[in-house]
Amino acid sequence: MNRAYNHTKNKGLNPNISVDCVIFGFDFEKLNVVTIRRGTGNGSELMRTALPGDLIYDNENLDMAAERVLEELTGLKDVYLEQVGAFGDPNRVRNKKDEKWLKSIREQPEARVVTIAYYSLLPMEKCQLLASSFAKSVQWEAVADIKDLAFDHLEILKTSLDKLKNKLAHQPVGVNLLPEKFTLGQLQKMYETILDKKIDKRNFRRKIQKLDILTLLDEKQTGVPHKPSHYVKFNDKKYRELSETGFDNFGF
Amino acid sequence: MNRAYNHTKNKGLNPNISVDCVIFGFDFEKLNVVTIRRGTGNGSELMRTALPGDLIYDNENLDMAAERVLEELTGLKDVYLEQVGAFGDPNRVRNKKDEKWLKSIREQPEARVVTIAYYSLLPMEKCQLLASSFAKSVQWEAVADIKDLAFDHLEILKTSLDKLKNKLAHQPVGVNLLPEKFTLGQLQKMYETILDKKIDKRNFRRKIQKLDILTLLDEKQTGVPHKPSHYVKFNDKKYRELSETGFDNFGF
DNA sequence: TTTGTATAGTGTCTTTATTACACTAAGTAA
DNA sequence: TTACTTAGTGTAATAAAGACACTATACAAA
Repeated sequence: MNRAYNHTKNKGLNPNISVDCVIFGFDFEKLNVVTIRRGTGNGSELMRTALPGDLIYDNENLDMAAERVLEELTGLKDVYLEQVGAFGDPNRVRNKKDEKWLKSIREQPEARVVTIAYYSLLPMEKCQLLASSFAKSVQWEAVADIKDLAFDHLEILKTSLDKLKNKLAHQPVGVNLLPEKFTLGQLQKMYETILDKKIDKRNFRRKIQKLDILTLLDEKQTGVPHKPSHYVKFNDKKYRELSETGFDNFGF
Repeated sequence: MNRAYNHTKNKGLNPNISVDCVIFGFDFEKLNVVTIRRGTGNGSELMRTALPGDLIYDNENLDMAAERVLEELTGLKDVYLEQVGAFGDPNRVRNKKDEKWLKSIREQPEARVVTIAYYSLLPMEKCQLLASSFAKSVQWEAVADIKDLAFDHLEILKTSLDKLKNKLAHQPVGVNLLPEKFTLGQLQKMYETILDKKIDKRNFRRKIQKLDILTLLDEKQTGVPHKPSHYVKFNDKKYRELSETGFDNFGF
């Protein structure tokens, strides 16, 4: 049975497709995520906190759309980026405020939206958040403090965090959250924060050092009120070698 | 900066959204996948092999769309289903044959398509493949034999297989590919086939039995030209208990 | 200048998991 | 009766994970 797109089952409007970005950053204390505030007016009753995102352009693929949003917001290119998946419940616009806001910016507010979610990991200190075409205000917010977001963005955040935890437990992707030079203590804190569990210091060091992806630098911390730690840096080359074999025997 | 959807960057056509399903089945010998043949005429030069899929309806969420395709094709509901991700390269229609075929069925053949891929695991023997609105012919094909598929479906298949391997290595989802009663030998063969490696029989049994998700049945195989094996069945309740703790110490 | 405090840095022992390995049992087919 | 095929079972060696405590060194405060 040959058939054309069955418009009796649809409103005659094709859906919109957007990307939303969960941008993670680590400040050596807690995990943060970039949120934006947007709304129809300046009254705070119409403002909503959301994840940054945008509709995709015709001529770009999905990854490119995410990279574009990311660069416009942070000024950074070539950051660690991972697709989380597609979210497209037709009832995702449940909140009245979301509805109102949507009407103000979309030509076809009644068309459904499917969004492709990405998460990215970047070093916060490299990153200057910029207000952009899709966001009046942009800020870092502690993931632990976020209780509500527009649309289904809270679900997207939770799913992204789960994926990140799972990835981090099997591959050392967390180095993307740290500056070029960092200490083993900072690295461990990052693992503990994201995986939400204490790790024994000596066992942690043994495991990381066996991976052999860190280079010890001569330089030490300064200005800390305790014994200064040596800095280490991440060794890209070794990491890529390991990537090929899939980190078979690594995990926290 | 408030803004409406910027149509200067687009053709004025919203994209189409489809789901594509990678339906895996295991015949105790090899891993198979459901493919469909479709095309503009009966001439084989215009026929293309593809993954089954369909455009989504306005009133269904993405999972529902995948379930609908799956049921229409196999007659089965409530099968194991996992989202793989979104694929949406604007150049995914590279092949001339794909282009021609698209023109014949879409009202807006020039609109881009983003597809959400799913994979599902089901027991082949429960499944009667049915020709459907989206497929003139439907058949099982050995995954290992598939060298070419329409659009970006080969990439989707590869990604799905990778995800399946990864999942299977950490959670015993493979039981969804087997009949209700099966032998440990069949279970092992399934692991070996999908993970593409030999596993030691005794070590395999030890590991599986420690999971404690299988119930030994009194019934034995009949008609086999060797010592008959006891059948076992999968224990759903124990599996769900384990799922909560995340199969921390399980892996092949 | 002494004391307090905070993190750095290091080794061993125990427990648990992984790997490697070989024979007998019980069916069918020839 | 024999050949063939898969079922079913245990142990020893090696590797990984987990638990655990002290000294070193910087700064801050008294």
